[in-house]
Amino acid sequence: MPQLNGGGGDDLGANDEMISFKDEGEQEEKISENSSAERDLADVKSSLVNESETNQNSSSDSEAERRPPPRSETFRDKTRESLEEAAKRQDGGLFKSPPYPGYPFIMIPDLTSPYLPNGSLSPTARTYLQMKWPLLDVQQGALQSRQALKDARSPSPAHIVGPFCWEFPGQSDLSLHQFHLSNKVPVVQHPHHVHPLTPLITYSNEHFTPGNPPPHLQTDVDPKTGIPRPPHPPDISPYYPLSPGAVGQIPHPLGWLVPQQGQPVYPITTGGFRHPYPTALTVNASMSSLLSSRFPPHMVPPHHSLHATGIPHPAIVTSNVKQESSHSDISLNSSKQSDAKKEEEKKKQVHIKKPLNAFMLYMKEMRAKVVAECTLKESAAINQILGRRWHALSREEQAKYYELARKERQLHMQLYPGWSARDNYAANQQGKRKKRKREKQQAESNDLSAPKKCRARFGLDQQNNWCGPCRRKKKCIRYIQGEGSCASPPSTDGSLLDSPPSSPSSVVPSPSSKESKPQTEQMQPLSLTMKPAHQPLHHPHLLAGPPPPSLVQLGNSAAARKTPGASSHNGALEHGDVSSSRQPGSSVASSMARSSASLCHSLSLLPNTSPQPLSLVTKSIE
DNA sequence: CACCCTTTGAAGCTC
DNA sequence: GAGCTTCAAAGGGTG
Repeated sequence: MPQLNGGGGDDLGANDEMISFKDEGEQEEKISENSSAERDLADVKSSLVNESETNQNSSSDSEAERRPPPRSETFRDKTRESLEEAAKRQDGGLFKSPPYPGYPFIMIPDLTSPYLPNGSLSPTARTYLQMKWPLLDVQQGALQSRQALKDARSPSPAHIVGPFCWEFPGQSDLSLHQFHLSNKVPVVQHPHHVHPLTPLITYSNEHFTPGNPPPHLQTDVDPKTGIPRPPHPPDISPYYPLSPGAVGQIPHPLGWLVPQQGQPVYPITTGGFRHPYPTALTVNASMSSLLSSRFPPHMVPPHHSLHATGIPHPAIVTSNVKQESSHSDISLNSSKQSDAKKEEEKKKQVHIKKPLNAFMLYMKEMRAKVVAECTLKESAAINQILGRRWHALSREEQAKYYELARKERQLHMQLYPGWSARDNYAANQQGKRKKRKREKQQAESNDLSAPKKCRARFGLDQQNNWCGPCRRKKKCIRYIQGEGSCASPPSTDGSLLDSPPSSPSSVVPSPSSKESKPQTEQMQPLSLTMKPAHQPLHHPHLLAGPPPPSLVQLGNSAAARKTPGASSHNGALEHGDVSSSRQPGSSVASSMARSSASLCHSLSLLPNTSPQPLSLVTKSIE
């Protein structure tokens, strides 16, 4: 993708995302390494990250140089200019200019005052910032401690330049169109109504009436000092292209994923902001917006129990997650005593969620689209489709999500220096769930044939063949009892199944590719729904690009993944544990069966085939 | 109400 | 360091 070109770094240079945390010198080494013709898929995948990183770094540097000091110019003006500029580049330049040129909001004024010398936020600033968390450039003091260890050169979130219109270039016109249609802030609607940054721009007219800023927009003025406050942190990531009045509306840098889903990547909850009015004040995106836009900063209740960083984050979730913001007003009036108790409870319940990975971000964005296209609601099926689509994504497209994920992690890291994924390990009811899963997986692993469950073997269309537990989405008893019930697949398909990707290295479909895994998995879903003979017909584009899906059949990748040792390397999985990975009849039975989702996906992937409702597709095939 | 399913990726844990 | 495990999102289904 063009935006990736600006970095000047070798797009293939990275071996791993961690590279991003290394210094320049190392990166150069990586670049040299890139010259090596023997780069495996993992490298390819990681290269995506590196690409974006490199670009980011370079962009950050260059941008830092270019970046003008905070100006009094309004955000709206800036964004408008950016939009105009972007519109001018609509011919494609939009995606070619340096660091994510497509981002309308690249320069954001600084919001430095809120920080105290020690790096924490002043009470006032805290209040203000808390409602605008996404805008925070948390790179000071303690916040940097952890990050500094890993990433000496990594740009702060502030430097992050998020993708705005760079996704689905072919659809950029739509985005831009929406751009123009909007009289608000630069609004870039995702082509599918789920543009990544949509949330960032779906401001209401109320908030962005040109030339008629509502009173609450005066939040730009420090309530206490009376000194005009720059609308945005200077280094703020373009992910936070917020206008002064709507900053709070963006709950998260990746908030663009939110709107479509109706909730932020990190649901902003009472716990998230840990404000003293837990009962109802769930500060979700809308709430945040509401408070920030409706009330002057000083009127916004301060949040207590802030994270060590002094900065709240939507990732912090409590049991009250996803409460309606409508309660917030009420909660504001609640007594301090009750609040104190609740606060204590919350402290115990505080749960900082993991940052979303690239795929999760992708899912968030695309789920709605898939649901609409396939008329599916079951998440499991949708996720399968999304998984396939993920693999079908171009390298550049995936790179975008890796980049976002990386930034997400960085931001998360900065916000919660002491947080560890480990903290959430036992979060689920004292490990009950974990234990359960473990047992389950052990049981599966004990079964060498392990593959599948009736659900996977027979597909949704042949549920009559499922065992009872499978019908109840429980553990497959057939599987437990032995392989007899679910015999290994016929050789016919098995041949194909057993065959490794024709030429894994020949085609590098996506950056996410870990070794051969991506390709393998990418194909598996499709193979589920397609007979070999039909593949060409159904997936012409795939033939042109990624390896034919039909060549490899993992059948139930999930099962495969859950089988110890099978998760990491597809090749190993497929060859080493053929019996398990092979789907009996998989091919056919499950294929049809399975998934409507697959079909839907397949069709949706067809260049000239408009997505059809899953049901229709399924019927037609049957 | 808790859990399952399903996906990929990140990170932690174990050996 | 390899391999395994857990969790992140989502929402219908199940007991």
